Amino acid sequence: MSDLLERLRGRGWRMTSQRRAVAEVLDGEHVHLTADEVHTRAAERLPEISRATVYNTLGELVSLGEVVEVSTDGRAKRYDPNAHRPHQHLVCSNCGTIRDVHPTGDPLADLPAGERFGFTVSEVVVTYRGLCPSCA
Amino acid sequence: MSDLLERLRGRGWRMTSQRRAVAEVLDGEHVHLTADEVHTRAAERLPEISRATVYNTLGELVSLGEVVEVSTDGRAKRYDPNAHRPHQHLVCSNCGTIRDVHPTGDPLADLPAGERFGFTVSEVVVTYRGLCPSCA
DNA sequence: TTCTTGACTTGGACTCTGTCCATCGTAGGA
DNA sequence: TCCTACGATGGACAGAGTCCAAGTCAAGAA
Repeated sequence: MSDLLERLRGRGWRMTSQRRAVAEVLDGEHVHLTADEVHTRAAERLPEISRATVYNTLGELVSLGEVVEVSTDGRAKRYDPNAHRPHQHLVCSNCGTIRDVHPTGDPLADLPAGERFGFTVSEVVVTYRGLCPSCA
Repeated sequence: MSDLLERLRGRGWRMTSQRRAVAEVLDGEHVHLTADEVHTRAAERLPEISRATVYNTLGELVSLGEVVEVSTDGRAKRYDPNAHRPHQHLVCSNCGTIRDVHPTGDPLADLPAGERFGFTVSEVVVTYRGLCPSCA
């Protein structure tokens, strides 16, 4: 994933210190951070980075398909840098911890044509909810 | 579903005109309204109903299991009065329209034990995304 | 190297969704 | 009919995110 910066540059991304800081935060340990957490961590490297820039940059990374937006509850969206391997999420209903999981089977095949109402279905998001070991 | 009011009364719910207005909005056509839309419709019947009351009442209906909260994106939560028949949702990525769907299969069975990380999984939320006929 | 320019960043105001709280009103039992 | 505890009110507040005008700077051109 350390070639994220290279891929972005290759796509004509203008490389600024702010974008680099955000990309490096996401490039680190694979956790699911909120925009605010990304901002806090980016600010450790680049103290004056603004919230607006973090939101802009995250939005661009999402459009480019480098990061996936995850909104598990009504709270803040989280940003998942593991965008290149399809997966679903397992969320603790109590503390909000998120784990990436890889279910077997194809949930899309489980939706009969008669239940599609003429929609062109392109994506299935599966969220498993429960209690993590610490909260159980 | 018109026995919603009866069920609520049976549970010791104090019946006020405001609660009745909210319940009747949800009791109507089966759509997935936001809290704000519920407020607007309830206000057509009871002009001075406050937002806080709508939020309180929706929260109680959710706790009582009469209504399900649906948060498909990071925007406003929607309230689904079809709480007594398990189902999933099909969402238009463009206009946000929601349809209830009933996939076959058991998605919970598709999550191998080795992928559960010690969680006690209790619920699976499946959201199909795509374009509705009007937006396609 | 310096210049130029349009893309990027900034921060503060603003919007939207939702919560909280002190006060007032009223449903429903005595 | 009266009481009172439960519910309603609305305004302040909070969290998440967007918008915008003005300032800054990356990177290609000369």
